[in-house]
Amino acid sequence: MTARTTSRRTGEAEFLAEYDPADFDRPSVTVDVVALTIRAGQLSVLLVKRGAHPFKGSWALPGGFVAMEEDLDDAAGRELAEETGLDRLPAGTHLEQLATYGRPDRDPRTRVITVAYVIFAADLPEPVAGTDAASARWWPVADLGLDLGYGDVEDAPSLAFDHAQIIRDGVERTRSKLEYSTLATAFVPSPFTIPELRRVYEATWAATSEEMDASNFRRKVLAVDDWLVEAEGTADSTGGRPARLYVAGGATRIVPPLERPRE
Amino acid sequence: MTARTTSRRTGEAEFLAEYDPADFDRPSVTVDVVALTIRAGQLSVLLVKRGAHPFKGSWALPGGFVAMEEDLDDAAGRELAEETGLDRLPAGTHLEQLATYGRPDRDPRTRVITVAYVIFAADLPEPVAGTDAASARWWPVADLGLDLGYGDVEDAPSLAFDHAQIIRDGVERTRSKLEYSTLATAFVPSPFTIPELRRVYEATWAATSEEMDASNFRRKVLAVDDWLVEAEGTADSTGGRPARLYVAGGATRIVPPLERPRE
DNA sequence: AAAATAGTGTCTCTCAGACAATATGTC
DNA sequence: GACATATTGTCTGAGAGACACTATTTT
Repeated sequence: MTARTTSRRTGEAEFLAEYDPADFDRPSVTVDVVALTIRAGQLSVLLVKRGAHPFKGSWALPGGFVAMEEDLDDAAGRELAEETGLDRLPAGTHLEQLATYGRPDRDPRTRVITVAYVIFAADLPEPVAGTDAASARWWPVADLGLDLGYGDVEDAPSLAFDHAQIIRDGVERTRSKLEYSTLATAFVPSPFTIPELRRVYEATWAATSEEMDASNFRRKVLAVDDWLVEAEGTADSTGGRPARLYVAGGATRIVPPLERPRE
Repeated sequence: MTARTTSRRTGEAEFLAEYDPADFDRPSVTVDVVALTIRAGQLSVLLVKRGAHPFKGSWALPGGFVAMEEDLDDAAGRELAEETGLDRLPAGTHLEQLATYGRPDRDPRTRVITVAYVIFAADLPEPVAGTDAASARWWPVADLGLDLGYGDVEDAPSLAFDHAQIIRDGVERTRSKLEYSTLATAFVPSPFTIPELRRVYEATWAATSEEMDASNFRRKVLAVDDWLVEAEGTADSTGGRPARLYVAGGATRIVPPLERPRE
C-alpha cells in the first residue's frame, strides 16, 4: 500500500479543511480534554462550539492533533491552556488519561483516534475563543442531557463526534475517583474549608445524593491521614459561624473510601 | 510539512524491517495486549520473545499495528487470537482497554503510540510462535521482577520498550477490578467452584495476602445478588469434601466490594 | 434575640475478620 | 479410622449513617 501526504500544515483549522482521507494510510491521533470544574455549585465542563464542518454548530471538547515529539499528557495540558488563554495550568490542577476512542467511523472525514483526558481544576478562567471555534463556555454537565442521573433536560446542546460518550465516561471516572482518592481538593482553591470540600462532593455526586451529612463528612475526611492540614485563620462568614481553613497534605488515597450512596 | 510513505506492507515483520522514521510525519498506532490467566496457581502473562531489533531477545507483549478500518478492541482481540492460534477468543473472555502509552522516545525507531488492553481468560492454550517472534510463553508475573510486591527475583527476563510499566499497570488494574467487579469468573472455566474462585483472588492478590479465609470469602461472594448461580452436581474431590458447582449469573458489580487487605 | 452555618458527641446497625464446629469426600 | 477440604455458624470490633446538641458568626 502506498500513500502520500501533501497537506501543508500551517494551523489546525487549515489542516482540518484540507483533510482528504485518501492522503493517509494510517490513523491520525488527537487528544481531547474533559476539563471539569465547579462553577456556581455545579460540575461543569468546557466545550467549544464548532465553526467548521463536520458538526458545525455543535459543541465539542477542546482538543487537537498531537505534535510529533510531544508527550500525550503535555498535549492535553497544552490544549486546555490554549483554550483558556493561560500560559500553563494553575498549580494543583490534576490531569489524567481517561481512555482512547478509536471507532473507525467516529470522525466522518478519516480515521481519527483520540486519547481523552480528564482535568480537574479550580478557578479556571472563562475560555477564549480560538481561531477554530466560534465560541467556548463552561456547561454544567447536568444541562447536557447525558444519561448521568440528572433527569431530563430541555434544550440540551448537540454534541459533536462521540463526545457525549467521552464526557459521560469522564464524569463517571470523576465520581468514582472522589471515592477513594484525595483529588476533590484539586477542585477548590487553597486554602479551603471542609464545607467547600463537601460541596465538591455534592456537586459531583448530585445525581445520586442531594445532600451529605456535614458531620459525618467532616469525621471521615479528617480521619484520612495527612490529607487536610489545618491552616491559619478562618474563611469569611457566609452568614453563620466561619469555617476553619485547611490546605491539602500529601495523602493521595482515602482509606477507607468515602463511598457514594448506592441507590 | 510534507512526507511520503513508500513501504510495501506485506506483513508485520517486513513492515517493521523497512521502518524509516523519515517516512512519517505522524505517529503510528499499535495495540498491545496484557493477556492474563491463572496457570499453576499463578497469575501469568503472555509474552513473546523478540526476534528482531530493537530489543532483540527481550520479551514483549503481543501486539501490532491497527488496521485502517479496524476497531481498537477488535485489533486487541485479533492480536491475542493470532498469538494463541485461535480463531476467536473463548466465550467468557473479558477484554478492556487499559491505557495509551505515547512517550515520544518509547520506541527508538519512530513515534509509536500504543493502546494497551487487558484480557482475562481461562484455559488459553500455549502460544504458537509467530513469524516475528522467536518464541512465546506464559510468564508468572511474580517472576518478572516488576515492583508488584512479590519480592526480589533471580533471572528476571529483560522486557522490551515500556512493557514493564504496561504489565505493572495491567496487574494493578486487575487487582483493583477484582474488588468491585465480578470479573474473577472470567479466569475460571464454567462451571466452577467457590474454592476455585477464591484461588483466583489469592493468585491475583498474592503479594498482599497469602491466604484468604475460606468461610468469609464464601459468605461474601454468595451475598452478591445474581453472581453465583448454583449448577448441578459437584466437582471431583481433590482429597476432601467435593465442592458445589456454580455458573456466573448476570451480576457485574460486587456491592459491597470485596476489599483487599490493606497493609 | 433569631437565623444561619460550623463543629462535636452519641447511638445503632451492618459487616468484615477471626475462628470454632460440622459435613463429606479420599487414603 | 486419619486426613483433607468444603461448608456452616458464632463472636467481636470498626465504621457508616442518623441525628441531637453546642459554638460562632451575621442581621
